[in-house]
Amino acid sequence: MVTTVMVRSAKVHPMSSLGVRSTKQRTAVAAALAELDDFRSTQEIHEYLKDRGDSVGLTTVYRTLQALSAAGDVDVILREDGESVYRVCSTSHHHHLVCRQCGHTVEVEGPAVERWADSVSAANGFTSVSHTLEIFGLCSNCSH
Amino acid sequence: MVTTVMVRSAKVHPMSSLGVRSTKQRTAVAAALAELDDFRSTQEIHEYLKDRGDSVGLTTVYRTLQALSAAGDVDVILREDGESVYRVCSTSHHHHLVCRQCGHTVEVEGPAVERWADSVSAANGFTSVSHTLEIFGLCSNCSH
DNA sequence: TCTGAAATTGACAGTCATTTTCATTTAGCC
DNA sequence: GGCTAAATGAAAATGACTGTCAATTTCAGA
Repeated sequence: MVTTVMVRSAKVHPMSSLGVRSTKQRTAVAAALAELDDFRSTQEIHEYLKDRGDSVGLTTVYRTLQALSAAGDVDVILREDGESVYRVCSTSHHHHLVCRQCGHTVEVEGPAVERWADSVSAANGFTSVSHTLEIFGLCSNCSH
Repeated sequence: MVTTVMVRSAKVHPMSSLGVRSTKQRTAVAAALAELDDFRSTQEIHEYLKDRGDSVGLTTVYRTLQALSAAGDVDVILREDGESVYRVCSTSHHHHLVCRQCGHTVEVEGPAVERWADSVSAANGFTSVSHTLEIFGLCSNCSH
């Protein structure tokens, strides 16, 4: 699943031919994400591509991953050490159960949590809210 | 992302004479935290102390804040930009509603969320879990 | 009160993820 | 083929945080 060749904003202004171009670098990053099934850092993806032969500049990997996450095509989370890690995910809103050891990830949903977050925010007069909810632990394999 | 740390104040090891000493720098940092009621970065606290006259080395502020959070005396969260911010909090487990603009913070509790996180983890065979749940938004003042 | 070992401090250099700069290459439209 | 905005990437810059280590301070015991 997941193809993602980075088609962002739908209709653009008629006059300005602002367009997101399709390049081999972007294709390579998207492919890497599709192959790597767990959360990976920019550096790891860059390394992966290099080892694979499809070398892409580190700067470009950074930019591409940010664009992909901004477009909602991949999920980003801040690891406990503060580093950003990316992963292709289902489109619906969800959270993650991430193994601290091997990075294995399980997508989880919690409609009740979303509702709770919304109501708590509203009750306190907060607007433009977003929330982060990730669970870190050791998966069954890494537990022992 | 780092949630509320759960380590309690350490009982000093009986045999070793390891002791945490009381210094004016630590007192100053603790005082600053008590005065600044919202989440602040290490740099901000360092700056605050300097302006106040109780200048403390930046390195020391870093170390002290980390020690305090490791001891469970203050809460740490990773801001959306990845920077760690600290704040004195109630001792019970809770989460935060943080204003992206001014940093104003409201502590919130969600027993149901805790239970949900635990059951989801268990259902997937995860152990040693910890979770992060923070809500960022604009408080009523900053909304307009 | 004095003393010395261990704890602490802080200036400074180092690390490392991420960003900026900018000159050089492309993709995609004519 | 030619053109131009978009994209790339090497190198330098940024910024948070950590490591080093000589100098300073705390505090338990004499």
